[in-house]
Amino acid sequence: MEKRSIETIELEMAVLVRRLTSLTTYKKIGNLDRAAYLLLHQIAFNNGTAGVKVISDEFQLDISTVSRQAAALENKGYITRIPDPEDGRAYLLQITELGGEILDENRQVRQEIMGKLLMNWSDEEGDSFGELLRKFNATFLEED
Amino acid sequence: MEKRSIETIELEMAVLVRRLTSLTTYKKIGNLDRAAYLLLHQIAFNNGTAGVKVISDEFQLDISTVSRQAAALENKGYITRIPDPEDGRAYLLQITELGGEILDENRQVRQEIMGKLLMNWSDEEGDSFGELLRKFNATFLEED
DNA sequence: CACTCCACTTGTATAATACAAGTATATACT
DNA sequence: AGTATATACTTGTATTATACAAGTGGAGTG
Repeated sequence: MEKRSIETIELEMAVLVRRLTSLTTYKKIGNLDRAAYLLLHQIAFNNGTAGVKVISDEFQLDISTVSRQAAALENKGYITRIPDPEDGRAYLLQITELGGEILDENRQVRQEIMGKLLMNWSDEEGDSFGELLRKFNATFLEED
Repeated sequence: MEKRSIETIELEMAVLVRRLTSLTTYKKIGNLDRAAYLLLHQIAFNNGTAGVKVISDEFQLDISTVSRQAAALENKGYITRIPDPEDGRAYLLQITELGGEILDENRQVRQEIMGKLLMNWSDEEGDSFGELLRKFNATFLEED
């Protein structure tokens, strides 16, 4: 990897966080803020098999933060917490039917926004960008 | 742009913000948090020609937020505010020698971290990723 | 010269987060 | 078996980045 690429990526990443944050924080897109959206997505992803701890690890968030976010989602009826049959301390988080609908709805809205931003990109650029982002995110995970 | 690419990009972006935020928020890398780092960079970038307003536009941040961040940088001696000779209401933000050193130092630390993350990437992937990120960030700017 | 507009600062509220303390269960060691 | 330690979770509190609102003083326009 060339030094110049690292320089570019480093700076553009910093800018990107700023921009994405202003796009998604302090504004709910659809009904879900970014944290809630991601959490709901992740719960759907490991459907019914993960508790607060697992998810806080995946997101590198403090467990207390996830606990609160999960409580918020539960209050809205988007998830249910069932006691883990194999561990009396833990809960398993499951998405409800309503939660699934809300997730789909929000996903769609976000994809529309993203689609508009990427309106003029070619198929190859989009494909390549998606794959590189996926790879970058995967890289993060290996690192702790 | 294919639908599948948009789906991937949308989701990976959401994850990316989470990961980058946890990497750079609530933790200073070097001596600067992300907001301060970006602000200092931007002040260096339009050296001496931009005030709080211009920068808040560039970052899509409220002017009050930038005002406070600039005050913090000034307190640390990283920038100076000189009255705009052409507009009695405005200031021009200039990076100090110390500020320049700090910026370089921080940039280096950040690049090292990024370099480690990208350790196993090929030159082509890195180059391509950098360019796509740059393009994506530029796309944002056109949109308001 | 009066009125509106704008750059900036300061006060206040909110939201996402971390850290710390507390509870209840699980696990390990003797 | 009993005790000590570790773990999953919740709740309390502090911090930080942000937005919005109000205020000040200079700019621009009729």
